[in-house]
Amino acid sequence: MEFFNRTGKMAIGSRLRMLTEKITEDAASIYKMYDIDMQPKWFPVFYVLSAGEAKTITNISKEIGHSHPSVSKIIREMVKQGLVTEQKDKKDGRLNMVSLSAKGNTISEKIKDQYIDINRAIEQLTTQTRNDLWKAIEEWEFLLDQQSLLTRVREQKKERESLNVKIIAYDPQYKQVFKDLNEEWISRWFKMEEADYRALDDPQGYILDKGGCILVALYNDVPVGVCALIKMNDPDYEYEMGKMAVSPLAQGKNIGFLLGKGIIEKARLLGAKKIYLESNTILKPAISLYHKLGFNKVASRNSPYERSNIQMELLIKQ
Amino acid sequence: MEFFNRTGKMAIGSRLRMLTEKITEDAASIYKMYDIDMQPKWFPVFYVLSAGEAKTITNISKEIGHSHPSVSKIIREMVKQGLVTEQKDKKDGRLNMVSLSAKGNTISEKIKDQYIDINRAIEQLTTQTRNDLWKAIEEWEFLLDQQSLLTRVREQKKERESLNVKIIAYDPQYKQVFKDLNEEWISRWFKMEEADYRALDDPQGYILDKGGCILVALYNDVPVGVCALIKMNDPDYEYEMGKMAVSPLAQGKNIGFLLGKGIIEKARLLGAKKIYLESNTILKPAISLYHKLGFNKVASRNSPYERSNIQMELLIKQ
DNA sequence: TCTAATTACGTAACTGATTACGCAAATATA
DNA sequence: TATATTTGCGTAATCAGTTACGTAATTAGA
Repeated sequence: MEFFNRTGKMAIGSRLRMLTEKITEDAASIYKMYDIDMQPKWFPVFYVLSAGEAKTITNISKEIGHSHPSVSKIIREMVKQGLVTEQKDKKDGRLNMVSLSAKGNTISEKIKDQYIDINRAIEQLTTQTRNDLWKAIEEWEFLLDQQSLLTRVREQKKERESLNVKIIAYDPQYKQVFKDLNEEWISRWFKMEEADYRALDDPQGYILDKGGCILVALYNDVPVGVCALIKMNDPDYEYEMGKMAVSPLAQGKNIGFLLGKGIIEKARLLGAKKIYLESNTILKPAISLYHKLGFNKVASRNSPYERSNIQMELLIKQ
Repeated sequence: MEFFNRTGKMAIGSRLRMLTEKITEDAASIYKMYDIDMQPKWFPVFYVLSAGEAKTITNISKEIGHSHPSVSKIIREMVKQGLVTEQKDKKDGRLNMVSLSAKGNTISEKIKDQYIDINRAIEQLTTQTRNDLWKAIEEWEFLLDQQSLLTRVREQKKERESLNVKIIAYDPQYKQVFKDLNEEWISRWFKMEEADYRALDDPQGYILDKGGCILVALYNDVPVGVCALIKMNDPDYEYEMGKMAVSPLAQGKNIGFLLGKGIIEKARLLGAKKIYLESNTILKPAISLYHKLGFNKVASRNSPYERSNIQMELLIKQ
């Protein structure tokens, strides 16, 4: 299909579907060639039953990876053809024990030649290819099991979008943004406190002049996130990270992470040995971001904020 | 899926279907993540339309390899979403010209980032595999296009079955078989002639004693085919191949070919330079078998048989 | 120039899978 | 021991494709 050369790999789903269709179509003719009265879709069920033991519907469906209604339907069709027999279990009235009938067993013997020939045909096909389709599928199954295509794409998205993010130093023009972004999330989850107003209404006096700093994240040159490094008045800690806020419209672009990294770097340049922060456990994405940045929970401390119920710190390697 | 390790490669259809399903399932979530109101199944249609030109239903269906009703349905859904517009062609009233709407074009721009991220995610996946799935599919498409899975399996079948075929020299116990097998096909297609009875009623006197020979094909030790090398009384030809017959029950097992090869080898050992044969053009499989054995048509000659309307010869390399 | 064949495409029915749901039997729990 | 939960599995609806078929418009041919 020339079409797929143009689309690129995002059409891999469509392309797979077409190949699948072509193969199953031939499968039907192959059964006919061997004079075996069976539909290709019965194969997985037939195969597990040809081991000999009777099995329940649920059992079969788990083994072959189909839904149970699908197996149920297939069994009904196979019963009609006389290939299998059903029998209610005596001990457990829910169980429908299915096994191959005499006719089914005959076919199971007869079909072995067909298995051999198909396997050989595919083996021969495989020797003519540079990439082994069977193994490739296996590898994809394994990798997608570890991490789905969805999360893989999400990571690419994040990475790409973080290229459009610029982290810059605070400038008075961002005073309003600094307040708005913070007020937005604080009042959404909690309520604004006295200490919030002090910092947000006078960042220059309350943060910068005391030797702290503020970073602003621009996405396509629009300010969408802020974060501050605040000088503390505490024998244990010199600096606190706080007032981190990212616009809900710009979520999922790694902006929080980039701001955090920026603040940590600032603290390192200022010679800080560790950074402190306070948060609340209901802010799960925030907590997990702090973890990702390297922060760890510390024993509870006094806080000027009512909403603070968790404290964390990060040790800085100079 | 552990199941597929047991079945072997004949379940490649099922396995492909499952992988396809897993991927397209994720595809739907991916569109949602990019906030694009589109179904994965629309993608191929959307893609060809995003080139800009208006296209007909048939045109699109050919390009993407779907049936036209499928495209027709998809277009209707996309019209409902406002992604495409339809317009009857002025010159040819049958044509339904479809093109992206303004909204469709906006999405086409917006979706480009998604394309990039998906491609990167798949590229990254590919670097983690030893067998490139995309290329493997491409190779299978190519090989199946040259020769379908069905014919590949048929060849394996033939090859396997020909191992169960033994070609042996004539023995008086096969006199009846020799006559019956020949009478069967002759009277099915034509009618028995005087010359037939002479040869079939007295193979010893008419064929063997004159210096010819007869071969019998056994399939699982049951005689299912015969063929004779008959000494001719002709200045041009020394030997004729004739009286080849294979039971309809044993067709497709390469038996005719094996008998032919055997007769040719006999002729070679007898020092023959060429072999002659007569047949009728309505027996197409027979004619093509003769071709496969190396026989070529020669100018028409007189024949004792009414049914003969084609003559062939094979030059033997000693 | 009239009729036959071809082409475009829509509708209907089918296919092989799924999810949603409900019922009955068995098992766990208070 | 009575009630709640879990399990097995059947039915119904849905989904993304197909094939079959019909109809209208165009093109080819006698």
